[in-house]
Amino acid sequence: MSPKRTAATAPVLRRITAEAVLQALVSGDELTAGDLMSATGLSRPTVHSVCDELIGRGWVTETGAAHAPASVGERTAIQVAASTGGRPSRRYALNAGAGLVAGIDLGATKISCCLADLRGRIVVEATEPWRDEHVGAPERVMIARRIMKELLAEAGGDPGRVLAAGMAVPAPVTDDGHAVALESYLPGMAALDLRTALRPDFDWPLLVDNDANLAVMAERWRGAARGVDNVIVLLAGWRLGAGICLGGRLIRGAGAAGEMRFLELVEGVGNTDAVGGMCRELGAVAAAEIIAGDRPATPEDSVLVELCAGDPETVTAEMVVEAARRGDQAAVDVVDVVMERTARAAAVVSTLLDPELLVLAGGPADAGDVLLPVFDHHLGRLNSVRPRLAASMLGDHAALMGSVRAALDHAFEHLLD
Amino acid sequence: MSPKRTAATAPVLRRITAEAVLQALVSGDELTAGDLMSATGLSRPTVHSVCDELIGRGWVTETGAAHAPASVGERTAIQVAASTGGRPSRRYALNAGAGLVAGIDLGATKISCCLADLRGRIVVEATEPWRDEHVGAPERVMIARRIMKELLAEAGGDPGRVLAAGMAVPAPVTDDGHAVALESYLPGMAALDLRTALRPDFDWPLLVDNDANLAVMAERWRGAARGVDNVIVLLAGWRLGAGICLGGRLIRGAGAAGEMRFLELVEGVGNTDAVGGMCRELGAVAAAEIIAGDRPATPEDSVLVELCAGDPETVTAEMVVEAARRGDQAAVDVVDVVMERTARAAAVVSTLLDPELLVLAGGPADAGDVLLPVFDHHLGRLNSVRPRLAASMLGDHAALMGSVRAALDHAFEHLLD
DNA sequence: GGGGTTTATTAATAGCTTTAATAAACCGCT
DNA sequence: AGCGGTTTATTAAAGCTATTAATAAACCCC
Repeated sequence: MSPKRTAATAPVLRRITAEAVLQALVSGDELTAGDLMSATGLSRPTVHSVCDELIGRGWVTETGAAHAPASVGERTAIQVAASTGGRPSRRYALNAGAGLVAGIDLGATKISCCLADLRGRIVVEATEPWRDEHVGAPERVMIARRIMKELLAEAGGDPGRVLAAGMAVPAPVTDDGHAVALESYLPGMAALDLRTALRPDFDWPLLVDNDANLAVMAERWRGAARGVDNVIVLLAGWRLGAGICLGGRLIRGAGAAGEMRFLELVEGVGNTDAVGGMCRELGAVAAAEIIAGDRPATPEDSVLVELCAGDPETVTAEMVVEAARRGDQAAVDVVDVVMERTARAAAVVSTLLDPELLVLAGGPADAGDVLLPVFDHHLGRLNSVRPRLAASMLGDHAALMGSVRAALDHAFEHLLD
Repeated sequence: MSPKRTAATAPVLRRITAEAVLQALVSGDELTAGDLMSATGLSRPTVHSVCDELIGRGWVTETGAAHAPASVGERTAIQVAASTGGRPSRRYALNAGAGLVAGIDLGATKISCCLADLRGRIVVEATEPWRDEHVGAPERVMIARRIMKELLAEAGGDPGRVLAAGMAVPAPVTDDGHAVALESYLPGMAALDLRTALRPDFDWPLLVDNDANLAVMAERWRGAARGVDNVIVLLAGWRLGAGICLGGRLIRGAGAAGEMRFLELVEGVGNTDAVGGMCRELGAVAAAEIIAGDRPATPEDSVLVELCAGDPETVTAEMVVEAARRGDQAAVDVVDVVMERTARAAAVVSTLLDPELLVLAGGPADAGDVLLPVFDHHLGRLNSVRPRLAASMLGDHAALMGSVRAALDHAFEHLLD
């Protein structure tokens, strides 16, 4: 009993051309009709017609001619194209302020939220550590809503201006992109229907995905993997997970692709729970090392012991990295052990999937100088044909930026509806 | 200096609708205008107009009304739809005879070639074992050309009727789908430019791909994975390779995705060369077992020894399977060892990529009854959340059918050019 | 042979885009 | 300031396509 099949096929063309124009504009630059003509293959009258329509809908603005508004600190790559004489062209640009998208990163240790404009520039942002590690999932979602309300107030936007929201969670997400499958990471998360997580307050379309999946899209967007279609991000912070992008598309299998539990059956290492990432492992291995060490654990002898003030329980990944940087042999050994293990995982993944680029992310911040060479060494030893290697450029922000990207994608897809 | 940007955008619509109609017709069934209307969402006049055009081009035929030509042995699923009175509808069908596609499987032990019509029905087919194992790649290609010439003569078709050809090779193929990257399997293959492999005789577009990749598409088309978008085919004949299809798309990474060399670094097993598949391993492990066996190797005592007439060198995978089927304990043990190893590889792959379905292919023919339960047992032991399991339905023919499918895809993509 | 019914065909209409022609707007130069 | 020269914007005319509405066919059953 569908309401009379609106098969309308004339406007389809308009839709296609409008999408093409919008797509060209999404990059964020000001473009002239000529630019749009060559970008889309359309004729000049059509370009103007489409742009007028998009302006009417509010998604595009016509910027004043060659003023080059160059707001300080932001190089907008506007080429004013030394005029050779001739009527000045109209300049079109995406109306970045026509809407907002929301990004949420429900991390293992903290929550980050932000609002971004249609160019993906973050307008407001807030990060909070969890009060304690064992906050339940429903409560975490409530905190996300509270923060988002505060951000909206700060930005002076009303909820209706937000076109979509993205959310990163540290666990696999089922195929429909909404519910969580495994329980191992966040207690109570699987029972939650994330599709409606923001619902009482915000009625936005909510895109939920695995943090590693979103991280890889973020690195492709604005990070170390720009323009790379076959890339894997190894998210090795508190847990070990991979975001896999092949052929320019996210790989999620039936939902849980990118999980690294195979390490257990590869070598018998790791708890049956989640496989730990570098942060967890560096601390744990170092603590074990100190406790079992045959050397006296004195601050004079060991930078590591000095840094943790003698208490192995308090050793953090940052301490290990710092100690290794200062030449402490025990710390160097710990780094070597943990990176060998991480490299082994990476070798399996990259042998099987043959990416062009491997991005290491989520480790202790700014530790690339210490970790990357060791990782590279082991990867080279294990894997004859290995991909290019890079450290994340987004670090902590990868998943958050990925959630923004997901929201933007959704928003643009439905902009013309 | 492009020849004046043929931006023409009016016929684009026609192209889209024609493709939609063709797509609906490709299934092979006879369809009425009404069927096509609901399949494509187009209006009746448009459907007729498009069909008339396609008929004019030769790709579609108008079949006589409700004759139900039911050629014996082929159930064409034609529903004559008990007429309720009313003008009889015109019936359209893909003109399967309007062209041919060629399929070639350059296997490890044999070569198979075929010609198929546009519905993918094989018209003629030929298989030859290689004269000896060490035939060079250029010579193999020459043999393929000879066989193809014979097939064409047999089918009475001239080369111009062939719209495209697909070719399966037992090695990774680079991203452009044409050249071979690794040398391990077929000597001299990497040096060859496969794009022009058939060129002196046939000027067809040639799609070259990995056998495992083509096998997975074949199983999705007509095999055990029909309608499954997330499926992995484990091709475990002479070498071990995986064809990975996720989200309905083939995963090839930078080119060599699906290679299983990670098994080496997982357990130190396997030669540094290619990782062997079941056929090779079953024979090798059984031979070693016999040689190192602590029992006297008498035919009375061991079915295996009986089958190989006492010579461990001649043990084949088929013998092992047969012996295991007859209850020979040594053979059962061999099967167990080899399947445990295969299952380990499968567990790694499926944990990482989370497919819905895993298809085991390329083993000794008709050995599923012996191998599958053992495989299943080990997979269940290794992998808590495991995918559905199935044996290949195409067996030996998987790669060949995949090459036909690839050729068909290419042909249909360019049918309207 | 005449309702009733379903489909084919034709005619009229509307939307989109393209090319061609016309009008604007700017530069540099005299 | 005015005038070619040049580039872009805008308007007009023409061509395709697809849709809806209306008309004609072709078949069933009674």
